[in-house]
Amino acid sequence: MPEKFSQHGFGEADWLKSLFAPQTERFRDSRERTLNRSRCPNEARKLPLLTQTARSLTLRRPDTSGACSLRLSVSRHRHHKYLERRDLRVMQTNELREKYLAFFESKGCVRRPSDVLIPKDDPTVLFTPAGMNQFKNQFLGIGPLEFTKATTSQKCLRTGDIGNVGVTAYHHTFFEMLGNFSFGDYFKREAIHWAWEFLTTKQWLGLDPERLTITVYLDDDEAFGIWNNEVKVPASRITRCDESENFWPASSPSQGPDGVCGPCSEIYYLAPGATKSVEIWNLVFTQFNRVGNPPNNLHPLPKKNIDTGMGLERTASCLQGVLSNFEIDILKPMCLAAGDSLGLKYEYAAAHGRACRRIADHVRACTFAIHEGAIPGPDKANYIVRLLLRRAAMEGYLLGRKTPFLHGLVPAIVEGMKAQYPEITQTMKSVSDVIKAEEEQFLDVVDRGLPRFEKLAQRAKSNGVISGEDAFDLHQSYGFLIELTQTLAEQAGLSIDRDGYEKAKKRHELVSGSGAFADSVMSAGPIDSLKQKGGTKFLGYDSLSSASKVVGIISNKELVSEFSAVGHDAPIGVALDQTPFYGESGGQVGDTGSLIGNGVEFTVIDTQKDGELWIHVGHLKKGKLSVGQSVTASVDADRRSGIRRAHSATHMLHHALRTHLDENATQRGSKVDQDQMRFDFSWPTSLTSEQLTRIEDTINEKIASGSTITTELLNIEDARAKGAMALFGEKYPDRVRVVSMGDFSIELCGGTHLSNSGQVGLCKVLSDEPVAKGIRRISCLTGPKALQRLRDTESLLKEVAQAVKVPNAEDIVRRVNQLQDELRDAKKELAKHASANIAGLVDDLVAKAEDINGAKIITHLAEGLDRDALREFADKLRGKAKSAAVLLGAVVDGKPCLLAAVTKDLNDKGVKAGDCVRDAAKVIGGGGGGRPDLAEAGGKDATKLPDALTTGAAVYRKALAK
RNA sequence: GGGGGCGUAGCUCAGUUGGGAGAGCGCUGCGUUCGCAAUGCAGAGGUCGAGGGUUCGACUCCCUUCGCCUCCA
Repeated sequence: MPEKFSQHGFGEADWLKSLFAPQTERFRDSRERTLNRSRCPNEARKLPLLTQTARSLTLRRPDTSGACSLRLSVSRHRHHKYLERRDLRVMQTNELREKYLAFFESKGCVRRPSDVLIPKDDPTVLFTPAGMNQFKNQFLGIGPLEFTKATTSQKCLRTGDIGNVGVTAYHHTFFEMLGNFSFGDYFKREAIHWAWEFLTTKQWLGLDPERLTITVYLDDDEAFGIWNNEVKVPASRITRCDESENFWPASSPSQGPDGVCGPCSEIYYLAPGATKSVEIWNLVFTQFNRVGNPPNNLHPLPKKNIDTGMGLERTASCLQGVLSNFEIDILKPMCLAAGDSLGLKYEYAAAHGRACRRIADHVRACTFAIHEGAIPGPDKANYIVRLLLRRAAMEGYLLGRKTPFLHGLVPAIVEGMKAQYPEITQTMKSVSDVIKAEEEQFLDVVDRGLPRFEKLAQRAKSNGVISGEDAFDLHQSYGFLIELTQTLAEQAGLSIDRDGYEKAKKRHELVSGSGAFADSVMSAGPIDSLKQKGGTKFLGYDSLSSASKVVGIISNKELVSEFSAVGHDAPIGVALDQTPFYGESGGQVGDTGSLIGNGVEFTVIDTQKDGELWIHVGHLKKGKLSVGQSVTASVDADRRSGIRRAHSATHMLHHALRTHLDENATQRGSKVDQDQMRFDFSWPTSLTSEQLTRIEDTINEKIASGSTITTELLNIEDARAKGAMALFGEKYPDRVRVVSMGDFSIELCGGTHLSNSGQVGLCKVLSDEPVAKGIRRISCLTGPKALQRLRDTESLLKEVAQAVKVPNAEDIVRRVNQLQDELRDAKKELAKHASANIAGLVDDLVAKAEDINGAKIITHLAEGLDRDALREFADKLRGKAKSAAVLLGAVVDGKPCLLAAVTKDLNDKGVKAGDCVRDAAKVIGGGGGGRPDLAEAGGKDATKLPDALTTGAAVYRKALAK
C-alpha cells in the first residue's frame, strides 16, 4: 500500500484490500485498454464517480465526508494487465469554501452569511450578481459600519452568458463566489499578499506558484510593484492590461458610469494538463470616484475599498484536477442525475453531455430561486426562473423525453448543496412541485404549438425553408425556442432561415422595450444622505407615543429643511430620531397617527421603512414643520390593536396549517392589516371545506386557550436552534425577535403582537384561493371585523328570505329553485303561444298574397314580435308558399324593424331580399341589408312602416317582372 | 414596463368585407342488450371575458379594460 494512506490518517489499507481482494484475479486477466466502472468490484461500483479517463477512475469514499477519494488506474507499462491502487488527496468543494472563510477570518475579516439570491431591497438587480452586492451601503459609506473587513461565500445568479452554460468549462447561471472585502480598512498590499498566501501555502490550497500568473491595470505601478518586489512574482509572469480587462466597472474611466471604481488585478492558474490558464481570482481596488469624462475625471477616494471575487466552482475544478467545473465533486453527481433521469449515462464528452450539464445547472439555479419564493411567471425574477426551466425542459424534450423529469432532480441538487445551505431541505417538496407544474405547462404549450408548426411546415413545403418570421412567431406565441423548431424542422426535412429569425428577434427586442431598469449600480439617493446620519430608534414595541425630533423632511423626492404648504396634494415624508410608529415590513402594514407639537399638526397615513430609517408619510394640516423641531408622535391605538390581533392570529393560522396539512405548507408571504390578514403558503391543491373548517376550529381553540404570547430578542443561531420558523428568502439581522405562543408556535417575527392569544376574540376564515402555481392564499378576519362579517351574512340572508318571500333562511334554496323552474316554464309557454299565433296567420297570408307567375309576394305588419320571432314567421311563410318573396315589419323596442326573406328559386331569378329591404328602409329613415335569401333593416319612424311595406312590395314586383 | 397570440356550451374548438350561435366529446332521459361496450332517438346547457363606440343591426369593425398563454427587458 502506498505510504500516503497512513500519512493522511486514513488507515484504510484494510478497507481497500477487502474491497478488491476477491476480484484481484479479474483485474489481472483484463485485456481491456479502457478502465470502466463495470470492471470494479460491486462495492466500488456503487461509489460516486468523480472523474474517469481511459486509464483511470476516481471514486469518492462514502464514509469520509468527501474528504478523500480513490484512484484506480491501469498501468500502461505492464501491458494493461496490472491494476494499481492509490488514494488521491483532492480538496472537496465544501472544504475549499470553509478554508477560504477560515483563512480570511484569521486575517480579521468578519465571516458573514451569504445574502439572499433575490434581494428585495435592491431595485437595480433581479438576482445577486456578485459577493459585493450585499455590501453596497458599506462601500458607499451609508449607515454605521459594524465591521470594516468581511468575508463571504455568496450564492449568485447571472444569465448574461446563458448560451455558454454546459458548452464551456466554466459558465454557470447559479454559482458561488468567495470574497473578501475591506471598507476603508486594508488595501492593495494586504489583499495581494493574502491572496498569494492562501493560494500557495501548503496549509491552505498549496497550489504550485509556478502555475500562477498575474494581470494588473496598465498604470497600476503600485500593484505591479507589490506583486513583483514583495511577492516575488517574476515580471515575465505579470501582464499589464487595459481598462476593458483590468478595471471595474469595465472601461469605466473612459465610458462611465460615474461613481466608485478602480483598477483590478487578476490571478490565473494553469491546471496540469490544461492548455490555457483560467482566471480564478479578481482583486478589485476601488480607489476612485469617477466624475465626468476624461481627462482628470478620476478622483481618489478618501477611504479606499477592497472587493475580491474567487469563483468557488472554478477553483474547486483546479484543485480537483478536473478540466470543467461540471466535473467537481458537488456538480458531477447532479449531471449524472440529469443523465439518469433521461435514461442516459452521463459522460463529459458524450453527445448529450452538454444537455445534462445545462439541465443540472438550470435546475440548481431554480431550486434556490424557488426556495426563496420565486415562481415561474411572466416577469422579472419569476420570468428568469421560467426561462431557465423551459430551456432545461427543452433539452430533455429534444432528447426524447416527453414527460416531466426536471422536478426529479431536486433531491440530487439538495444533496449536493445542503452542507452549506441546509434550509433547502425544508422546501424540497414544494420546490419540486412548482418545477413539475411548470414542466407540465411547458409540455402543454408545446402540444398546443405543434399544430401551428405543422401549418407552417406545410406552407414551407414548396421551397423547403421555414421563414425566419414564422420561426420567430412560433417562439413568441408558443415559446418554441429556436433549437426546438430547428429539430422539428429537420425531422420534417425542412430547414430554417436563421438569419431571418435573428432579424425578427432583433426587431422584437427593439420594440419590446429598453431601459426598464434603474442602472446606477453604485450611487446614492436623497434618503441615503439621511441614513448616513444614522437610523431611527423604534419604540413601538412598548409604547404608542413618544417625544421625537424631526431629523429630515422629504418632499417631491428631495430633502428640505422645512415645509409649510398646508393642504398639499402629494404626501411628504418625515424622518424622526425615534418613533413608536411601526414601519411596513414582514407583511405588517405601517402605522397611522399624528405628529403634533408647537402649533404643528401632521397626519401620518402610512409608515415606511428604508433600511434603518423610518419615514412617516402623510399630510401637514397646520403650522410649519422644520428639521430639528420637537413633536409628539402618537400612533392610532385602535388601529394598532386590530393589527396586533390580526398578526397574532396569523401565527395561529400558520400553526393550524402545519397541523392539518403538513410541514410542506411553508409560509411564502403575508399581509397583516387592521383585523384582517391574508397568508400565502406552498400547497399544490385547493383545500376542502372540511380542511378549512378544521383550520378555523384550531385557530379559535388556540384563541380560547388564552395562551401567553412572549417576545424575546435572540441571536439568529440561537433562534434557529430553538426551532423558530423563518421566512425563506428573507434577510434577517444578527439579533432577531422571536415570538412564542403557548407551546404551539415559535416564529422569527419583527411585528407587533398581543400578550395573550385570547385577545384575538374571534377569527373567521373567509377564503382559500390560488395566487400562483403551488401557492395558495387564505384570508381571515379577526376581532370586531370577524363579528361584523357574521352579522352582515346573517342580515343578508334575512333580506334574501324576505325578497323571495319565505319565512326562514333555510327555505331560500328551495324557493329559488322553484322560481327558476316557474320562469323557465313561463318562457316556454310564451314562445309556444307566439308560434301558434304565427301559424294561424301563415295560411291566411299565403292565401291572400299577390301572385305573380306562381310566386307569392307577402307583406305583413306584425305586432308584438321581436326579431327572432319575425325570422321564424318568415321561415314559416317561405315553407308554406314554396315560392315567395316576404317582407315583414314590426315595432321592436319602439323602433321600426323590417325583415325580408326570399325563397331559393326566386333568388335564382334575381329577386334579392337585400334589395327589397334597402329601399324599404329608406322610407322609415334607416338602412339595412343582408344576404339574398334573408335581410334585415331598422329605422326611426315607426308610423311609416305601412308605406315601407308598400315600397318593398313594389321592389319585389319589379324584380319578378323581369 | 413593452411586443405577439388567445378569451364562443362542462371540455376541445369552428364561425369567410357585420345580417338566423355551431361541431365533436361529455352530461340527462328514453330505446335496442341479461349486463357492459356499442348504438339510435330526444333533451338540457351560452350575458360569444367585461364596458363603451360606429351601425337600422356587432361573436364579427374601432376604443378601453380584465384574465390567460408567450416573448423581450
